[in-house]
Amino acid sequence: MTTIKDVAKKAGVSVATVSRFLNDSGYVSAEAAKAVTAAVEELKYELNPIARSLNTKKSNLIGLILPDITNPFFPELARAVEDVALTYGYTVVLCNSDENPEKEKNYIETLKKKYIAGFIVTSNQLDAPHYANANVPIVALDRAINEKIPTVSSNNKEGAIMGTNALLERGCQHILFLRGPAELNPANDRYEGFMEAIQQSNAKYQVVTCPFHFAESQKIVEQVLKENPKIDGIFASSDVSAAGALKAASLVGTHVPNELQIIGFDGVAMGEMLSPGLTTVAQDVYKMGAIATRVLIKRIENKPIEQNFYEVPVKLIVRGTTRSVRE
Amino acid sequence: MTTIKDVAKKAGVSVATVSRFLNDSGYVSAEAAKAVTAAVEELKYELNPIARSLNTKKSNLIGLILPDITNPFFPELARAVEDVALTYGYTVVLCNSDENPEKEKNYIETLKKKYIAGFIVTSNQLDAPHYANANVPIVALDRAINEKIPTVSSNNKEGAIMGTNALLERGCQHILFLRGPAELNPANDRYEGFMEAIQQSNAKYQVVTCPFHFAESQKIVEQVLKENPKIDGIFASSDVSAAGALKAASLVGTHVPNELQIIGFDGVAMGEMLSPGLTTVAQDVYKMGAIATRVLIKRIENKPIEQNFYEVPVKLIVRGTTRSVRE
DNA sequence: ATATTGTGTGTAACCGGTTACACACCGAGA
DNA sequence: TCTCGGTGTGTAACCGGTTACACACAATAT
Repeated sequence: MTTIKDVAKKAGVSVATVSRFLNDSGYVSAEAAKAVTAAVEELKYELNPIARSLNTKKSNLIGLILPDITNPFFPELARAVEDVALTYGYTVVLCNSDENPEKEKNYIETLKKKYIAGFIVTSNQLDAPHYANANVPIVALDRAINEKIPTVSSNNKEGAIMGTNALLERGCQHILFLRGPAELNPANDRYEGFMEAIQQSNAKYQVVTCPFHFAESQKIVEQVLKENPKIDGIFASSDVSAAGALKAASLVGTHVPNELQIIGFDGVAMGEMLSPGLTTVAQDVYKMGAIATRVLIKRIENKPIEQNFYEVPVKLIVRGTTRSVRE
Repeated sequence: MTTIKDVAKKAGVSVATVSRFLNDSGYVSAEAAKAVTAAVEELKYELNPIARSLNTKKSNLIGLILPDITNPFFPELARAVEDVALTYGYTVVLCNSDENPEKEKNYIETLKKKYIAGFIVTSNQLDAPHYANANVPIVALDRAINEKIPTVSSNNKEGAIMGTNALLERGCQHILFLRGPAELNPANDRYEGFMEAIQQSNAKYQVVTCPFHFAESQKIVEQVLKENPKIDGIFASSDVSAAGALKAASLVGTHVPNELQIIGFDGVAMGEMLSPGLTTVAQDVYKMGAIATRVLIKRIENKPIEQNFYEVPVKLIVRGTTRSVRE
């Protein structure tokens, strides 16, 4: 392995000069620069990032903390984060927190010892002290907000209004809203959006809380559908729940979309594969991840960031679980 | 930040003794051990892994190289790897290679500079020089085998035989096999298994190559189904293709499972959400990831490994795309 | 009594960089 | 001519650990 000393020797200068040149810090004469460039080239010198980190107390590692990569929402996010990180020369460390504050804390401590550059966090615990006191750049994704921590999320409320109106426009008279867990900020925003839109109509509605879990959702919806056959529209707070609802409908024997229309929320790939294809309010997850990463890197590199709160627009994707709009 | 020097001072010994005690290397007297333990405790000393790495040229980073975390097969794998890594004190770096040898090479070089401990790789390029010459522990997952590199994969051939027989036992007379890309080892093994099983029957069959991609598969199957309405069974080399086939059947108006039975391969969560639920030959992806990680860590820590090739059994999960077995 | 081996410990070099500081040089302004 | 600020450079300390080596001592073997 060739070191900075070898380069210095070959270039006929001191290691300080080499380091200054490499880091573009301090003065370096044109000749010295040339000599060093040549030496680096010839020796195929590559800087040792560990040695550098030991000094600077900085690395180019980014920690991605999310509840569970297995949740279909996160792979695309992770992909975006990794893609952007890579183009800026950063490396991504994957952390599955299971929403467990202890685990989160642990990841943070462990990685801080490695002089991690920053974190992208999807968590409900953002106000927890281990984040507030982390003393390392953080960007929050999708979830709760702390004024000091830049956040990027979807326009959840807007999306919920959009989805609700889509059902309304398609003639639904009695809508079942599958509300997500109350601890989740996005779920609350979606709920708000639904309420706002539904109350401006004169349709009937009904709200049921429902975890973002397929089998659970299916069971719950099956039950509700049996008890209340008048329901002709379901707006689910997540695609997974919507998939459960769709399955429940097929088990109960209700035809989708003729007797019952369903709209999900998220826009995960699975929606396309269902029969009929799932109409959904799609988040631009990739974009969210990409923005979050860019913002984080700006913070890491002490560049100014334009805003502290980024809201990524959502989009209605119409597929087979809804009918065409009545004129 | 408290350093080993602080601890040495407080314990009244030299840094060498502290280091020896911490690493359980060399001799340390009982008294010295006690004094150091107390000092560590009191000062809340935590070893700096970067400083250590600089010396030992080892870190506790594990690189997970996979084509694309977005592919539904990989999140569970990643989860398993991370879970096991965590319990052994390792940290996982996520690398999306897009099957691009240049990218793979790049990841390897970048991470080797960080003294990465080892890699878990899912790739078709395992014989490529950047792996052979990587000079760092590697475990291959799911894909190609190089005698020197420990590999864990599913029992693909066995699984294919199982799936084929499942269709046969359920009365299929004309089976369409959706063969995966020829570059993929597992796809070839599955093909072999199918051929072996089908040729021992007197059922008719037909093989079509089909990428592991939903929309493509759907289009291909739709075409084939129209040309050949006698097909009464489809065995897909992946769940995604199977989902495409299921959708194609519904578009063509063929009833599943009455007129056409479908079996997939993989066992991804999405299969359950389809209507009808997808019968599939399920891989134990989590187990594969877990085994691979344990094997890698053994290699990293120079412990003996029992075998060089681990085959994880697959399992038939029967859901709604197949009928019950005729007596 | 002497050689040998096993324990136990500290000093200092080293891993491969960064950077504070001292110093030298040069041209411009007083 | 003297002073001063901007350039350019090298020496050496430092980041926080690991470890080769030298040395000391006690217990056993010869």
